[in-house]
Amino acid sequence: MPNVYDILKERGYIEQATHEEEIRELLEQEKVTFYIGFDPTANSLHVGHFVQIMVMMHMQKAGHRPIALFGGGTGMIGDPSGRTDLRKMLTKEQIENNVHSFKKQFSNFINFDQDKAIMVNNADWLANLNYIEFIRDIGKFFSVNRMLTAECFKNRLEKGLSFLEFNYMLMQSYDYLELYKRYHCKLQMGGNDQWSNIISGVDLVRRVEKANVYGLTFKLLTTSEGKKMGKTESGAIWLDSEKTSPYDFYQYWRNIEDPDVENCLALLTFLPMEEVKRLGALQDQQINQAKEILAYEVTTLVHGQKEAEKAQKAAQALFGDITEDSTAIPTTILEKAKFATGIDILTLLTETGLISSNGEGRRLIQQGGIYLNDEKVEDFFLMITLDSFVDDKLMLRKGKKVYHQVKIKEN
RNA sequence: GGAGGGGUACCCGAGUUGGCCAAAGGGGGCAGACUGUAAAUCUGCUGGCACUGCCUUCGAAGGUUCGAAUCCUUCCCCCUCCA
Repeated sequence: MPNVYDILKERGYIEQATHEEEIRELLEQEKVTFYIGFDPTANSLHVGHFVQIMVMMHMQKAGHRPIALFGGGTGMIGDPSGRTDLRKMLTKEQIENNVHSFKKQFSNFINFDQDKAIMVNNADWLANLNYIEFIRDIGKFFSVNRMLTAECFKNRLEKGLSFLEFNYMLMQSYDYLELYKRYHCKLQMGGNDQWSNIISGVDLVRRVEKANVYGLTFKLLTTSEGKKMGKTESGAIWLDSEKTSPYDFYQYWRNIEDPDVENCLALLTFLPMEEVKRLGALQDQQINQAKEILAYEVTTLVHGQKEAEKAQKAAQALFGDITEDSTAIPTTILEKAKFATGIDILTLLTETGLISSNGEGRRLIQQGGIYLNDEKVEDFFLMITLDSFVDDKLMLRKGKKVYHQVKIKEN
């Protein structure tokens, strides 16, 4: 069995490591308990988290024990890393809520049975810390001079950094110490933006416990142009099917740029590397095959095979010529009565959420961007009645690829 | 606490001798052309509405004025320097 470190390296996850050789040996020799932290800043995980979850899965497969740490405590502070401004403060209730959602989503990916993996919430030990004790016992190990030179604070020093956020690094370091004590956790992993926080945790454990522990960071999921992936104009790509439908999720990967295909296949699927390389090397139109596979594979991992197939069929139906039932396409169900007298196109578009104002709708129609059952809509005041429906269904399209289906409900 | 500089649309940012300001320019986004459901490029649009007009907006609330993003008052917030 190949060393999991080599696997991670080959697939391109690894960015920096505190001690490359030692970590490799450690993973070779023993069952390692490691942790990755997730701050509950929203009520669902998103694609950015998924890379880290993939690593956890790889690690668990190789027999190691993951700890998923949820930042119920650190979330109260807010990580300034990679931020240019203060995070929006969340209430305690919001955070608890988010932690709850995270836990649910996690169990879809990681096996927590029989202590094969652990979930913890750092609020358990951070929330009731005594300030004086904390700064005496832990704070004394941190040099402000050195912290100020840390990459994660640099741009904040120009823009402003509150003392609250400045403490984040201590909290995360303390987490590592706590997990080392509780579970003998010896490795912390995280996105590369966490490097400063991770090495300061490694330092803290070494100083307090005189123990060698390690840190490892992964590449952030970015496009070939260095932009963060998983974000669209309408927000992040979520793993929760309520927030990002499996169809939209599938389409996101189906539409990524050519140069990103190979990287995404390596990071977000379990396909063997030869296959990844083969698909990534495809040229011109051929590479569309690779994108389909990518979209299918990632959607399967996140939403299950059934949803992935539905999304794929829906996409093929819409973009190919096959007319097929496409239940995965985003759908709005409206009452039959509404169409009895007819409803104008702008109102209908608003109801489906395709447009956010009538002005936007007018603009789209003017520019020829709205289609009704594959026919271009030319008239702002087009009235839609039951005549427009085929089999109680009607297909709206915005631009080239945003489809939305309207179905009728008997009253 | 003192001194100074600011808060403009999704973001950055012009505009402060009061009207020509729904507010330059850029970015982002959306749409069109070209394509491969790609990229690059080019074009149009980008506050709301009953759209040749009206309404709301330039940190908040008041005031001056025929008329205010622009002037005055109070308040809130941010930054820099001093303590």
